[in-house]
Amino acid sequence: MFDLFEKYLLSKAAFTANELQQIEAASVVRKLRKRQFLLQEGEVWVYNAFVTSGCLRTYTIDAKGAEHILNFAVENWWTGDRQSLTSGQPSSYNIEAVEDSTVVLIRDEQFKQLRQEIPALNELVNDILHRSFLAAQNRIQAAISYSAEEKYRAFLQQYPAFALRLPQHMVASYLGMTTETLSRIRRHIV
Amino acid sequence: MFDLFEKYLLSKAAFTANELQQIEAASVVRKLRKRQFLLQEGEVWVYNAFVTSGCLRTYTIDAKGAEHILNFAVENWWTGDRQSLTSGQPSSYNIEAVEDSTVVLIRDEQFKQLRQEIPALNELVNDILHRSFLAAQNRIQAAISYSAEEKYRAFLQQYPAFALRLPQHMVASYLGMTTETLSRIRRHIV
DNA sequence: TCACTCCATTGACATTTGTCAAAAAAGCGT
DNA sequence: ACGCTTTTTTGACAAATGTCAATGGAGTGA
Repeated sequence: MFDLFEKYLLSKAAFTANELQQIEAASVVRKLRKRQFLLQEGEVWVYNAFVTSGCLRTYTIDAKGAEHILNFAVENWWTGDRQSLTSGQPSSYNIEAVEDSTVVLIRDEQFKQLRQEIPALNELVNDILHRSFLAAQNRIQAAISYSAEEKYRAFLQQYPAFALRLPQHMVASYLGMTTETLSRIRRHIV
Repeated sequence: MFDLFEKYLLSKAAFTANELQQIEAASVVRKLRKRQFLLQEGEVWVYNAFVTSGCLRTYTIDAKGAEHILNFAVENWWTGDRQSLTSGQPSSYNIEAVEDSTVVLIRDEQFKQLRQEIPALNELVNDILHRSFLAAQNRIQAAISYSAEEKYRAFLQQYPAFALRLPQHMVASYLGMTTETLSRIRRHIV
């Protein structure tokens, strides 16, 4: 499974064989079965995680026990809890496999080291961060200005593949509405 | 006004006198009166902007003509439209002074150059980006899981000074609710 | 294939939030 | 200080969304 990560890296920058080997040496491949946790609330997250196959979701559980999905990560996406990673504090998120999945894990101490030694990796990570910020910004805009129906339409447009792949109640949770509301919206949309 | 920017920079990293001079050479100070625009929808944003005094807001206008505030930037914060900056596409945001304000502007071509020549500046920017991402993430969580009242409470807790400084209808807009709703919430909160 | 869990849909109803209109209060420029 | 604009509050009502409960269907593991 490391080869998929390698392929991804090479698609982003011209890493040398030596650099790739360094990265591989720091990597651990972890397989997760559907519903298995990569991180549970209360644990400290100390990795950088790249998804090579499958799909994971990051969610919180509120006071009433309801789940709220903060994001999904499918193959070729990164996941994790950067808040916990950088603060060293226990995470308030759960990261769970939505499908059987495979992730490449690199402990952050080693990852920092790699970023220093491999400028291209550092740039790649900063670029991801930049894109993540823009995506988050767009999602905030949708959240504060769109109706439930508009949110769903925008979601379909931006991530058409997700709608096919994910159970609808998860999409609803991601969009900040109930599964019943989403179901009703879909009725008169389609 | 450049001295305030310099002070900020020095509080973040040990820039040399020479580096600060390079940065100053690329900087333009711009004063804005209340309600004056720093950026209007349709323009391409090509700067990096640091607020040395005052307060600005970034907002969109929806199909019905309603404004939605994406964020505020007060003294010692950065602002701008990174989406437009990196894509070169016209911005869909408006950035406007909420109070009389002063900003330091650096054109992005020069800023990129500075980032390359001054590693500490590059790290600073990446760190800002990282923090911005975390803040955005938290705001998304609030948006998808909190009621209007909970959103306001969280806002008060996170940015107590903003509540005193900003008109309430702007806070409401930032939180994704109407000014009437916020007014009613405040009635039984206080 | 069977039993079982998970998922999507629907209806009735409750609650939250928005809309519109008006008035009072506060802030601002001259 | 005055007049004007902006902001906040309030009420009555409308619309959107959530809650609860029930049902049927789809998916899944043994």
